[in-house]
Amino acid sequence: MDTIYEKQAKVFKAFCDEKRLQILELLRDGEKCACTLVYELDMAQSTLSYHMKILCESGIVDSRKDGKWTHYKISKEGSSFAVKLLKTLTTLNTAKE
Amino acid sequence: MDTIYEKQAKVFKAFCDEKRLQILELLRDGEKCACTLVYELDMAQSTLSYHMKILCESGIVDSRKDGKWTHYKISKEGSSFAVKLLKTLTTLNTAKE
DNA sequence: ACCTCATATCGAAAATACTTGATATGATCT
DNA sequence: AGATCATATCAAGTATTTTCGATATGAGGT
Repeated sequence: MDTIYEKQAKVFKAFCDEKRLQILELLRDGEKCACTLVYELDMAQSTLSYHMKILCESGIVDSRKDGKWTHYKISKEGSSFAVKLLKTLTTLNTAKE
Repeated sequence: MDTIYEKQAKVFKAFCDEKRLQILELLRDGEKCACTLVYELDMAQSTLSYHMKILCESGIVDSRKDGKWTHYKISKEGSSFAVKLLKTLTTLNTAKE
């Protein structure tokens, strides 16, 4: 069972690892296939798969299956949710809108 | 030596741990002394100190010494920098402003 | 100078996260 | 059906992070 804190932490785990930041940088060019990512990054295929799972669970990345391939892209909704959450977490309770 | 990715990750480490999210929640009520935080949270004094260091290094929290006491508060500049960075990391390169 | 209080740092143990080769799954092709 | 390719999952090792008691530092108070 996840606490509210664990759920919030999950969102930002996407940005807390060097490899995942590298992956996000590549995805800023647009949707990419896992095979492209594993080729462009210096990591084992199973390692990429591990990081992609974390990125998808954070909501920051969306995946799409197409036959043998899995395509990944940055999620607009997930990203704007993260921005909203980050603002909430750092806004004083007394502050009026 | 920190890579650019490590520097970016440092910012979001603030939000990746349950205890730090609890601390931030308390700080949303305004500036608080370390002794207040350690009293309100269920953790050893050395553990709080460890997390406060990470929060300060992320730029999200500012500290202020006052005699024996250390006061912590959420940093407006640090927070808005984090929001800006988060937006950058999730914005497609092709997207126009 | 000595004592106490608040906080930071150290060191070692415990808990988590990351990495990778091996294996499983599931799609496509012959 | 059998072979191959892309990806996911597993299991075990390695690395990093978190925790906490003990100790150090440094500000006040007596």
